Amino acid sequence: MAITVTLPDGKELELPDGATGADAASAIGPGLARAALAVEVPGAGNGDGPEVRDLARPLPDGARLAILTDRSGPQALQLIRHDAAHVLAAAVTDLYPGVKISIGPPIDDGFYYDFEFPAGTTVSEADFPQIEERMRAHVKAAEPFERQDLAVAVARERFAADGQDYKVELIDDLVSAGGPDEPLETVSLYTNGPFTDLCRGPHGPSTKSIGAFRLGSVAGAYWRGDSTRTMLTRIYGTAFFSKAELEEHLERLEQAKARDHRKLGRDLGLFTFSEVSPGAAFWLPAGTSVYNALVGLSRQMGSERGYSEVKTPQIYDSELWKTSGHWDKYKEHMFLVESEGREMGVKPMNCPGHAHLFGARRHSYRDLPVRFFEPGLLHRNEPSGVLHGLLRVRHFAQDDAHIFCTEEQVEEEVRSCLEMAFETYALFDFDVRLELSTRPEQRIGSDEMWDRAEAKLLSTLQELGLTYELNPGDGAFYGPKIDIHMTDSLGRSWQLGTVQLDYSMPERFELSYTGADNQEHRPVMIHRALFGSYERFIGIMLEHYAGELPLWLAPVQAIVLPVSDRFNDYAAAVRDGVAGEGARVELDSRSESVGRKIREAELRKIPYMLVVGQREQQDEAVSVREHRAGDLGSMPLKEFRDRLRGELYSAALKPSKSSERRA
RNA sequence: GCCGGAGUAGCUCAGCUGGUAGAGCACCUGUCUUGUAAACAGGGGGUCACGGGUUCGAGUCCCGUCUCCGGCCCCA
Repeated sequence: MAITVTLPDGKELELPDGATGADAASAIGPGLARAALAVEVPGAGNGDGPEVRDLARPLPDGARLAILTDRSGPQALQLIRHDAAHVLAAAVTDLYPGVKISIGPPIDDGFYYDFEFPAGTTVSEADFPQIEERMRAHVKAAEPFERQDLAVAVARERFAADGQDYKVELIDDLVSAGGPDEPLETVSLYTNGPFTDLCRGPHGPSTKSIGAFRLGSVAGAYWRGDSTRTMLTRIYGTAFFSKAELEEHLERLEQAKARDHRKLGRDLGLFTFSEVSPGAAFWLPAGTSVYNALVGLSRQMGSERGYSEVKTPQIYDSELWKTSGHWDKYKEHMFLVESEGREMGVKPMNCPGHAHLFGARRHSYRDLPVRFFEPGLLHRNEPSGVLHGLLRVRHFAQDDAHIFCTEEQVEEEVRSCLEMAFETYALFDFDVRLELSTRPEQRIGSDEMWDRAEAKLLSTLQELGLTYELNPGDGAFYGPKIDIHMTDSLGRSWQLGTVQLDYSMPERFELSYTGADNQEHRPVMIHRALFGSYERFIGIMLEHYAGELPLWLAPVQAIVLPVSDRFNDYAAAVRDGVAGEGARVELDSRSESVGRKIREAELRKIPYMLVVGQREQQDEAVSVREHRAGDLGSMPLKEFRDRLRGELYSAALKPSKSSERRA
C-alpha cells in the first residue's frame, strides 16, 4: 500500500501508507528534513483554508502538501511563537509550583501566556532573567513536542487532579460547544519536557526551532476577557528564528518609541499634560496652530458639501439626557453638576444638542438634508486606566456632524460621508480599515429598526465596493455604525472616524418634517465624524509623520536665520515678506552661531530655513535650506516667495465638490 | 475600574547597605559677530509626586492617595 501526495511544484511523491509529514520531508531531501517545522495540508473540508499539522502526523492520501520551514514566513513564525509560549509555561511551572496555567497563543509580533500565580506571589519584569534562563535551558535541550489524543474524561481528570481549573473549564466548554449531535470524544495534549498543555496544536518538532526569544512585559488580563472574572498575569514575549531578526525587531521597537506622539508633542512643544486635569491636553501655541489647521480643514470641506456650522451648549438638564437615552446607558461616563437643585450633565456627545436644535424649528422636506456641523468640545469621564496620551482623553473635540434626512436620502448621505472620509484621509496618506459594527446588547429601538439600519449601511459598503471587517455587537446604543480605524506607531489599533445610522433619537426627540403630502414625517439621523476626535487624529498623525508635519500643517513653516546680528534688519524684512505670502514665519535674531540656529530649527522640524548674511542682503536673496533635504543654495527672495506661495496654495487643500469620486 | 511597574531640576538620568541632593542638555547674564546640525565663561533653578508612619536622622524603609507607563476591560 502506498499514498501519493502532491508537492507545491506539482510533482507527485509516493510514500508508504501511514507516512508522516516528516517522512515526506526526508523523502524530498535531508536538508528539508532538518529544516522542516510542520506540514500544510488541505483543510478537513467544510470550506476551511489549509491546515498546518505536526510533522509527526500521518498524511492523507492524495493531499497537496507544503512543508513549512523557517523560510515559510508568518505561518512559520507563528508556529515557533506558539512553541515559545509553551516553553514559557514550562519555565514558569518549573519556577513557581502551584501556578495555574490558562492559555498562551501566538499574536501579531510575539506570544503571551496567562497564569494565575499562587496567592501572594507577583511576577514582574525583574523576574524575567530567571524565567528566560530557564526557557533557554528548555530550548537548548531540544525537547520534542509530543502530541497525545486523550479521551475527554481522562484529560479532564488529569487536569483536575493537577488543580488546573482553567484547563478543566476549557475542556468542559469544548464539550458543550460540540453539542449532543457531535459529541467530542478526545482532546489533544502536547508535552514538551516536563510540561503538558491542553492544546489544539500544531507545534514544531522540538523546542530547538525557537532560534531566539525575549520576554517583553507583564500585564494583567481578565480570564476569558471578562472583567467580572479573575485577573490573570499575562507575560508577553516574542520569538524569531535568528538572533539577528530578534535584534532587528527590538531595534524597530526602539525606533517606534522615538515617534511616540507623547514624546513628539513634548519635544516639538505642541501640548503637555498635567496632574491637575488628568486626561486633558494643554495645547501650547504650536499645537494649537496644528489643531486649528485641522478644524479649518473640517470647516472648509464641510461648507463645500452643504454642512452648516452650529454651536450648542456644554451643559444640559438631565431631562435632555433622559430623552436621548444617555441617562440610562451612558451616565457613568458623564461629568455631572448640580445647579440650584437641578441635575445637569456636561455633554459627552453633541447629538442630543443637535437633535434639540433641529426640533427647535419647523422643517420642510425641501430643506432636507439638514447637516449640522460642530467641532464640539466634549467631556467623557473615562476610567483612569484607559487614558493614553492624546489617543484616549477625557476632554476632546470631535469634527462632529449630524445629518437629518428622509429615509430615501440615507444611502446617498452615508455614501457621501464615506467619500468625504476617504478624501480626508487621502490628504494625510492614511491607510485606514473599515469596520461595520452591528447592534449591541445594550441598545434602544426595535429590532425592525436595527434590521433596516444595518441593511442600509451594508448595502452602501457593498455598493462602494469597500472591504470591511464585521464587528458584531459593537454598534452605538442607538444605531449601527461604520468605523474607520488606523494603527499607532506600536501597531495598536484606534478608531478615528465613524458614520452611524440612527432611527432612534429622532423618535425620542419626536423630530419631524413636513412632507410633500403635507403630513408630518420622522427624519433619519446620521451621526458622523471623520477625524474622529481632533486629539486622537493629531496623535495618530504625529506618529504617522514621525513629527515631520507637511508644510500646510507645520506650526512654523519657515524661519529666517541671520548669520550675525548685523543682518537682523534685512532678516526682519525677509520675514515680513514671507509672512506676506500668508506663511507662518519666525525670525531667529539671537546672537548665536548659524550652526546652532540651524540645528535647533532642524530639531523643530521647520520645513524651510532661510539663511541670510552679507551676500543675501546685497542681492535681495535668501539661502534656502529645506528640512531633511539640506542646503538648496541661494535664490532671489522673490523666487522663494513664489515657490512658497505655490506650495502653500497646492497644499492648502482646496478639495472641490467636483473632484473625482473614489470608487 | 482591574493587574503589574514607575514618579529626583523644563528634558534625559545618577544618587551603593538610611547620614544634610548631582551631571548633561535646556534657561538667564556676559563675551564672541558667527555661512548650513551644538562658540566660550559665569549664574539661577529641586518641600526628591502628595500625605502619614518607623528612626537620633528618610530621596532611600513601611502604609495610604494622586499621576504616569505596559496591558486587560471599555472607547473617538
